[in-house]
Amino acid sequence: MKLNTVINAIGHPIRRDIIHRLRKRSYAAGELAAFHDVSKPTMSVHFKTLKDAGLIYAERDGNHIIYHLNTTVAEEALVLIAGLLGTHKKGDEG
Amino acid sequence: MKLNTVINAIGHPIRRDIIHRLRKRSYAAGELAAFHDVSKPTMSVHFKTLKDAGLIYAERDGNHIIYHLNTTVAEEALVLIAGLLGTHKKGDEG
DNA sequence: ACTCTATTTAGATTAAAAACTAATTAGAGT
DNA sequence: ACTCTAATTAGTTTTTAATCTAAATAGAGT
Repeated sequence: MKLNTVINAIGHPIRRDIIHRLRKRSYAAGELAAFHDVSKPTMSVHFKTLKDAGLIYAERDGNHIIYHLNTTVAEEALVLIAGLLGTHKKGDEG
Repeated sequence: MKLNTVINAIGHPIRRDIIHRLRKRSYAAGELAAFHDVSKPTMSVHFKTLKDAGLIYAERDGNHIIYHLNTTVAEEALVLIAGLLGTHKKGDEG
């Protein structure tokens, strides 16, 4: 997990929306694309950015590519970001 | 607090290092610049990025500009990021 | 094998970020 | 008022990101 890549991946509102939706359930690429007012190739690039960051993964189902959230990577990244932005009330380590 | 701006601000390793150091104590601009192998004007732009995101604020002390971490903004941003990346074990709201 | 649908890749354009050097500002102290 | 120091702004270059249209790929179904 490369923190820099993950942070850059969540640095775009469309990609955050994708993550937000995938928290609830998985979606096909086309379904996710339909929520946004950009072209499908543009959405495909957003998927790739999230995939490269490890935040989502793809699975083929017939004609469709189903995207799933990788909760493990999401939580690992959150821990690191919390260490940066959070106020450690207790021992204040590291 | 504009989440997008904050996330983009923490999307650069030098800026994360600045935040990391300011968690411990405040530093003058020149002190922070000395930790990194880029020019002072470049560091100044990083300060501005963090300032515009609300994550740090400046205070003049004679010849020096002292930078402080804005813990309020940092924590507000963290809450939003946790809502995005974190696994809600309980009620799964939002 | 042809065709339809879903998605990605390629190639191009535009916009934004990161870096540098040189010039400017702001205050301190003489 | 001059000068020194600290820091920022201006102007430029290079790199990276976001977007589009057009073309290519992959599998499904006839």
